[in-house]
Amino acid sequence: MPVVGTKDMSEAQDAGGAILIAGPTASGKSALALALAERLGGVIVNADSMQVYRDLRIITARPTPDEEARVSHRLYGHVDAAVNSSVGRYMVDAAAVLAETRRAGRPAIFVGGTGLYFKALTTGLAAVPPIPPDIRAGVRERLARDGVPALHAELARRDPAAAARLNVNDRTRVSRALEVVEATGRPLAEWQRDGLPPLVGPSAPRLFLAPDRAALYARIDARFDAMLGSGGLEEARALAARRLDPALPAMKAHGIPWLMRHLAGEMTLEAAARQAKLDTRHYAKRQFTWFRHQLGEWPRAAPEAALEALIRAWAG
RNA sequence: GGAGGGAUACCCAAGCGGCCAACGGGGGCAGACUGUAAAUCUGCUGGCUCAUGCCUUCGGUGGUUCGAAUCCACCUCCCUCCA
Repeated sequence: MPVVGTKDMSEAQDAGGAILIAGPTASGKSALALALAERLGGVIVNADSMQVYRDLRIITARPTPDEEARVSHRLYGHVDAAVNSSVGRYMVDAAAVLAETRRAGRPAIFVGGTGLYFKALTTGLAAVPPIPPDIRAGVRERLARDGVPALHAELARRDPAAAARLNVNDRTRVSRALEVVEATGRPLAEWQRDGLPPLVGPSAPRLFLAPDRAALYARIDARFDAMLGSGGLEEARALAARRLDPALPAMKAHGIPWLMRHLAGEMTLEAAARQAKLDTRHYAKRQFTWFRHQLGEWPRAAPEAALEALIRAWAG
């Protein structure tokens, strides 16, 4: 795996630097990024874990072809849904894009809702080497067969610190911690301590779009209906036809599991839509929590004030 | 008009004399979070104090009982079946 990060931090902060726009789903981030990019001659870079998947254009509310034609967009729809992408892969891709935009002397405007990606961008990521496929498969198999508590017990022997930190029922993190010790012989915490440097420096302007929650929920509902009206169901049908492993990240995009159940005749479209909207609202709520506690002091801005705030921050 | 069934906290739903402020699920709120993160996981959810405690709750009103969401009577509303 290529080394992620820049050796020279100052490079991240000068002319070809970065601007970070975060916010909950449906908060209007993309439109804001578009306006900002046009004003500053910037390049828009995706920071959303689901918009990277090619198969999911409508259901993930990716920028439209028209929008992509107006301003250069990077890291959208460049990964096949059959691939299990990750923050690690994202960091590699983002590093490459940043190198380009710096050479070109244009600001890279990162937009998205994935808190973990912003955290990795600004604070760096552990340099854990790729896990050999057979080890990963083995751990997942044991998880399916024996259940999380059994894996947790095993983790307690191999990496007691991680086991103490993680909840017994947290299958994702317990599996991850276990595959890391198994593959590298080192506990996860050690890898995290000696992490890779951040890609984006502390002086990069940043902002968390914070719309009123009730208004946001209403937008989420309306947006999902609009997705259905513009081919969202067909997109789900096409994805279903690929018969991919349901555990793949792309298969968990909001709406996809429910729409697939509807397509399988298990529920009405109305019921599926209701559940999809609910999942999305739950997610938006988690996004507020994440940005409130994990990202430290990011300035918040109401959607109306965001563009001017960023332009000011960029200039000064 | 007759025969049954049902009314439980924001919603669904268990409970069927004390162990019930009342199982469970949903929703809501809060929180965790380093390679699946639109994922995964946790806590709280009648009020007041928030430790022991107290107060108000299980359609309504009475009653039986040391004690009732749980038993009885009447009333109100809903559902099914027969007319």
